[in-house]
Amino acid sequence: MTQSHSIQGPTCEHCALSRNCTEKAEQLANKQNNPVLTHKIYHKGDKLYCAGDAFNALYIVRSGSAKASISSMDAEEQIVDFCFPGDLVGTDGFAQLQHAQTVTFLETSSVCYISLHSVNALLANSEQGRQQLLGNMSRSLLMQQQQTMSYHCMTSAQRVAGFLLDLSARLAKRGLSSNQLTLSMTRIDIANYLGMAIETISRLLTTMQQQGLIQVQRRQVTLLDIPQLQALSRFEVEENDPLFMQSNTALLHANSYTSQAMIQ
Amino acid sequence: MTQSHSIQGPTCEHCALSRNCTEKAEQLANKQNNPVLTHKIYHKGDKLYCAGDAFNALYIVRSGSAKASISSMDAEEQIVDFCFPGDLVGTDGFAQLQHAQTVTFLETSSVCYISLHSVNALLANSEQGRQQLLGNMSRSLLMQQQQTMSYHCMTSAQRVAGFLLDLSARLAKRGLSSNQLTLSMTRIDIANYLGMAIETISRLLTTMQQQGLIQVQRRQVTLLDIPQLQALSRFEVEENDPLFMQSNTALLHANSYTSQAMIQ
DNA sequence: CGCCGGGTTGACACTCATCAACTCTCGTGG
DNA sequence: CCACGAGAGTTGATGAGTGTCAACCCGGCG
Repeated sequence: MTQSHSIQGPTCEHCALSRNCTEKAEQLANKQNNPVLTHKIYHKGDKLYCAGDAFNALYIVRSGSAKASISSMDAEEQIVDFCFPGDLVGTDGFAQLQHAQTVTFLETSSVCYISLHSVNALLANSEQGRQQLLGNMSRSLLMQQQQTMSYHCMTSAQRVAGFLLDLSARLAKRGLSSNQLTLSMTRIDIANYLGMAIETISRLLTTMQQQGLIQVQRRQVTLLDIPQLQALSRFEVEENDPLFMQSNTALLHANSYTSQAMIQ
Repeated sequence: MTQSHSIQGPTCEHCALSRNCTEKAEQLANKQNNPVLTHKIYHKGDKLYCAGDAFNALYIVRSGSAKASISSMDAEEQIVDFCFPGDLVGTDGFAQLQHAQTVTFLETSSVCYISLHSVNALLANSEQGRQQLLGNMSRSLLMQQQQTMSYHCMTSAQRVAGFLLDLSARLAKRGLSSNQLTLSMTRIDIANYLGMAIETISRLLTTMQQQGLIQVQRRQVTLLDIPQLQALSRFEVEENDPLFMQSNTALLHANSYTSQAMIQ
């Protein structure tokens, strides 16, 4: 949710993808006379790459969605990011020249990929290219750090509200409705990503629905009162709120992290 | 603790700093005939840069230590990293071309800096340079993500043990004793970084001392039983351990995240 | 039709944050 | 030189938040 960022620019008609991406990749393809830009379709459950796989390209999601996860040897996975159209993925490979994350598609999706060769050329030749890639990676780190902060300072309710707003904003940036969400991930994925139990997610969604903040129907979520959700996520709530039963002092120290800040 | 990583290479005699750094920076200085590499001394409490400051250089810590923190507008700071000799800092600036973090020194320290101009030249001209910078940033993100995982899957005791082992390993990499730590940060900083209350830190250190795992005397910490600490951090503990009073099922699901994995 | 995975709801317990009171160390100024 | 004060750190009591367990519902697919 927080690390992958669409490269700036309006979407193109072909793939609801950043124009920059397409242009630049095709530019490179021409220059070097080889097919650096390819599209490929994946289905739900398919993996773009796994931890340990050779690192030989970066990818941009064209449509659909995916989750990026890491795992400690024996143990469970930890979802560290959700990826949507326009998001750049694969930069985890620079660390060890092999991928550290596993990227799994949540639904039928397509991605284009940019070979490492092209990436290198881009970095060597284009000031703008350098800025874009470094900016993207830097932003990913900052987002992840804000995520860290949110774990420390926000309650479960705040994190769920922030999550929904974050999704909303990311979809809105891609021209989709900002208050009608279709979650492509399960509750389990959300719980894993937010670091809480699925039961907690479930309860909070129910409570928010009772509050009239959202409407939930399976994977369909409608944001009914975005301002109130923002207030909730940044903690401007009046007392006696069912979502914050008797929470008191803990909240006074909470950060006013807003999902807005996470997005761009 | 997790994001900044020393550039590979043995330390040089001048500054206990990665040789790569010195060589490369001086190389650049010569090539471009201008002083890209400068050293500067800072004192406890001084700031290397603040959030919002113009981004015009990367820095490498030569000696001393610092903390990197972010803050949401009105609210508290969140420490996202501790920096030690050899660590590269400042890459948070690529995102917005201004710094997002604030870097504050914990003691008298010296840093050398590499102007953005030099960084650009490095990226344009050196395959190895590109690899180093991108690898460093990628590694930072992965470390931060593992940090995230640890919040979700580990108990406070595990995180504190992991923190100590992490410190130990980082210092060992710099040629210092691996079981004699002098914490340059306050308990408050540690608590902030690990996302727990200072009282909890205090209690856990005391308990570990009673267990014979460590010896604590103000900022001086001696690791007495590193294997046991590792077992603790990755969760191989027998039941009835005071550190895990009656914890039971929670632990079965815990990740075997090891501090080792965090370090390099 | 029946199963199975996803999702919901309720009861309970445990970890850890909070509050409060106290000690220790160090630096400053009388 | 000692007194004072402030900040850092420790220890204990208490409760809130949320994870865990268990039971259940629901919808889709073979």
